Amino acid sequence: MTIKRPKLQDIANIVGVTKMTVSRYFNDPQSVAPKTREKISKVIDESGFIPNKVPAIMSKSSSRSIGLIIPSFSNLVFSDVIDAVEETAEDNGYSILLMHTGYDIKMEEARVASLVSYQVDGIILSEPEHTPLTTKRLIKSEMPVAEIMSVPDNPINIAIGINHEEVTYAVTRSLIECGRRNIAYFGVRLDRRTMDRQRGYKRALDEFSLTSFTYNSAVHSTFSVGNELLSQALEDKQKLDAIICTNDDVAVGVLIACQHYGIKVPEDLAVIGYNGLSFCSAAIPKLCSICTPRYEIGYRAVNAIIKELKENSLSKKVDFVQCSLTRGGSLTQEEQKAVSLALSKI
Amino acid sequence: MTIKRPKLQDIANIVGVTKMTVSRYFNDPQSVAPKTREKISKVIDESGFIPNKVPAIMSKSSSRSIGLIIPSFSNLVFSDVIDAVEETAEDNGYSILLMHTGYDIKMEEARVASLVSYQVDGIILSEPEHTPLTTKRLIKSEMPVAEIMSVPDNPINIAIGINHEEVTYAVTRSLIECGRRNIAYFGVRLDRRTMDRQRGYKRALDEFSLTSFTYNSAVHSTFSVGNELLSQALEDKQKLDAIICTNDDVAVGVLIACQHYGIKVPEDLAVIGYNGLSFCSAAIPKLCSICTPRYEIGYRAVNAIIKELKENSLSKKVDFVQCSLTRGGSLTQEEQKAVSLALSKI
DNA sequence: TTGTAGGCGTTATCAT
DNA sequence: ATGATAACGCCTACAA
Repeated sequence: MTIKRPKLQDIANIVGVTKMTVSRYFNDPQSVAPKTREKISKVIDESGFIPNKVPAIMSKSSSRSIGLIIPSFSNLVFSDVIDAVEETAEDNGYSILLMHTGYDIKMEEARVASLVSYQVDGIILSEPEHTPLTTKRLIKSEMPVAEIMSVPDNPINIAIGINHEEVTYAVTRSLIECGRRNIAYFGVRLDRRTMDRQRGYKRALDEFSLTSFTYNSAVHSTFSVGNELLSQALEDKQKLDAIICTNDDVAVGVLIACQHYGIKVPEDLAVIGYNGLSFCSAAIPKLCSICTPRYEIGYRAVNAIIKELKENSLSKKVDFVQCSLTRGGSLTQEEQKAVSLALSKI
Repeated sequence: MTIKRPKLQDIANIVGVTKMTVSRYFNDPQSVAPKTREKISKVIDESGFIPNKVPAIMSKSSSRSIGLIIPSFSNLVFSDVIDAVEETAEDNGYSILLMHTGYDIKMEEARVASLVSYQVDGIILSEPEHTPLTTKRLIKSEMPVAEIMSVPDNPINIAIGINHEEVTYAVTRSLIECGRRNIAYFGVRLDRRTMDRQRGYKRALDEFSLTSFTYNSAVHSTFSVGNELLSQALEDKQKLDAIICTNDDVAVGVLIACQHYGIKVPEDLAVIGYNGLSFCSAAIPKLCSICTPRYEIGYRAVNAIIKELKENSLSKKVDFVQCSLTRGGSLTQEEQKAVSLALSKI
């Protein structure tokens, strides 16, 4: 089916002007005579006409839009990123083309190609690893590219993210200094992020010659994984006194399981999550979480891209952002203070 | 910044053919001579070239893409819808343009205009209410439009959704027949969906001359609302024996609060959610929920649109889909059987 | 204030 | 198997 859609010329014919006048009506109403304006306005209203933006994209080879690629829509971490990117872009007259990859770099490759073929002016990627072809295409395209959330080893252009290893190191160290000795790390899916965090955790334990207890679930992160990993740890008869979770889903699962088993949080067991999502407050006690500044990341990524577009130049820029602690009841007051302080120093 | 991107002509110049041959290479590689094909392939590989799709959209006034508008990325109900729509569309050679409205019909109006201006071939809306201008534009555009999730009173074209009132009526009735007498409804934000459900709940109670206990939170649905509403109900000294929640977030909040207060679920209190999201399994006991077939809805919407595109004709079609019960431990076995049976009869 | 001419980069169509 | 030409619908630039 080829939809027969009206064009500027059709409106112009009805009104009795040329399409140029109708074009002006849309782009700068002040530039057409009041009487003409009214006539055009009436016809537009009656016909529900919407001008075709495609020819303009073609002649300017710019769509005034920015592509945003996220791994998954079922991970709430990214909904804040989407909102930040979209708001910031719209404030600057840009729109967003949104795509997801299902955590698959081959899919990411296809999405990037698609965005480029639609003539986006810039691209934001939220996973740090890409296929070689993706990287090559992005470099050759000479368009602003921002990699966000994690900072890759060798950024393409702009990079704005969290130093997961340092953050987890600092948090682990704080808990040790507050007296916790048997600290476990609960991870899911062995991606880079989880492994960076785990490395920071391990490093802190090693410095104090403490044993590490790492539990990983092969399963994608879901709310029930925390539950499962805690059961596993209990079966192992580990007398853990703190659990650092790779994300809030797992941590809330742990808290629910603690309530079930009658484990006292935070007295007997400290629990901390990662990201600071809104459902932290669902658990009793409320989950303490390492809050990642997702809004700030999105905001800065878009502004960096727009700056490059304005200045017509690309330059490598790497920025780390600071995390904070979402306060709750799953750490002691003292621990919350210590963790907050440590995070503020990174 | 105007990005200077290579075009077919540039590739053609290097290879020593015309742009038409390069165009053929992309659209039907078999139609160029093997030797030429190789030469072009080599240049493409080295340059990371991606062809511009915009001119093709322009000349065909079709982008082979479908617009999908959802209210929010932070509502996990829609991530399944997105996946279903995207998969089905891609299987048919269509891509998806995804936008969100923040539950605001004025924003929806702008999104629809944007999608139409990008020459999408069809649009999927996931909220049943629109501004008059949105409706007019969609009708005048003569493109396939699918309204999903809820079925509007007066559908524009295709409608595929859930009969929320009937579903909630059936569930409430089942609980009454299983012996529950003091059944509350926990709602959030007074949108149509919540009110439809509430109406079904009320109708069932009225038939048995039972008192209704409706608690509404003005706040957006979050995980902590269930907690708050349950505390409120307890303060009111209502001796409730069942709670029907407007969604799973609230229901999981209720379960967590029950665990905290030592309320026995399901013996003393039955709890049921709505949507059957994956985090139902986070709670202890696992939440029973009215599972909406989101994948099926997305799948059917896309297929209906593509059918209309192929046949080049629009026709009103309204379909209701069936819900099922996500089994868990927040209803008794008997109640789960009864609810399942009732849902299968709608 | 309004009109005219030409071009954006691809593909359909016809020609070689 | 490949080339030449025209057309898609808008906007820039210039003209009246």
